Amino acid sequence: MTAAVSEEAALELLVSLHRFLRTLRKARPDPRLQPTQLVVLALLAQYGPLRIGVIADRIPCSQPTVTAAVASLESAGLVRREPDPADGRAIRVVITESSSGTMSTVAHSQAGALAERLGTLSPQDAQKVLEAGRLLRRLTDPD
Amino acid sequence: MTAAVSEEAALELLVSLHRFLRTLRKARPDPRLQPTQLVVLALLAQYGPLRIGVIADRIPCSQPTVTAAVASLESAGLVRREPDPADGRAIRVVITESSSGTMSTVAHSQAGALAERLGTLSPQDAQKVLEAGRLLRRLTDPD
DNA sequence: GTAATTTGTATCGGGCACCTATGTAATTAG
DNA sequence: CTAATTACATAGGTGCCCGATACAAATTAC
Repeated sequence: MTAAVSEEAALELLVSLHRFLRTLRKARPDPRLQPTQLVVLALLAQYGPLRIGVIADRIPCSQPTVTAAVASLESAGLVRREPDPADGRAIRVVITESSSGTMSTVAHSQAGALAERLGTLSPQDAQKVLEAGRLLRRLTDPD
Repeated sequence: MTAAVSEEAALELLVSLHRFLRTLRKARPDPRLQPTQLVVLALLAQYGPLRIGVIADRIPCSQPTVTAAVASLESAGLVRREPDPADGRAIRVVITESSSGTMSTVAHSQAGALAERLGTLSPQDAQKVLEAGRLLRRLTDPD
């Protein structure tokens, strides 16, 4: 729990992450799935039906942002909004059959751009990057 | 050079990166330094004076985005715009003494939030994440 | 049982950061 | 010298996200 990481090193990582995500965005200029929508789908695929507020806490983002993202996903047929039987105020967001399982085609298009780039690394290096992603998820979402 | 990375694994990484950057942004709600500005400073610190167009290619982003970012950085006193002696159309963006060397205090604030989080990992895991960042940079900017 | 508070979501308005398209000035090609 | 190109600035527009507020349902107080 000590300061094992210098600010200089952290700054380099931060810049690398920003630049890398921009590179991906440029590679797929028409994603038709904004970042929030992508993360919402991923959370639903992982945890099953979730309520709006829970999704917002986990992403993390504001509740209105989730409401808007779910509305878009719903009109795209990727999720369904069900009343929560236990609480009349709440909404259960459920991933639909067309997007569950293999996740949506759109999400895979973005992931494909990433997979292509990782494929240019050696298999060992690619695994290192994926492992680092899992470590970052632990920092974001300590289940 | 073959497809050593599955789309599922790439999708997990993509979602992790998005969520992690959001977590950082939430931890430092008033950065006073937008992502583009941060990357511009980092590039100048690494490569020395650069022209607007070169910065845009490297980030990557559009040229007007760099022009705006440099204008903000200039009014904050973090960079200087010098005419290019070799080309009257061009601008050389130079990092100022106050931000060069230790990079700007603002950038360090964001990096600090990241360093804190990485510090909760084991030193070995933190090193893995930093190494992965270097690998990603190779993919973004193959010097 | 009624009133007051709390909780979950929707809506409204706004802002920031980025883009494309275009304009202007300097350079290069012929 | 003229035309085409290049480097940057500016204008206009859009996407994506947030805070504040409104509303409905549930919970708590009495």
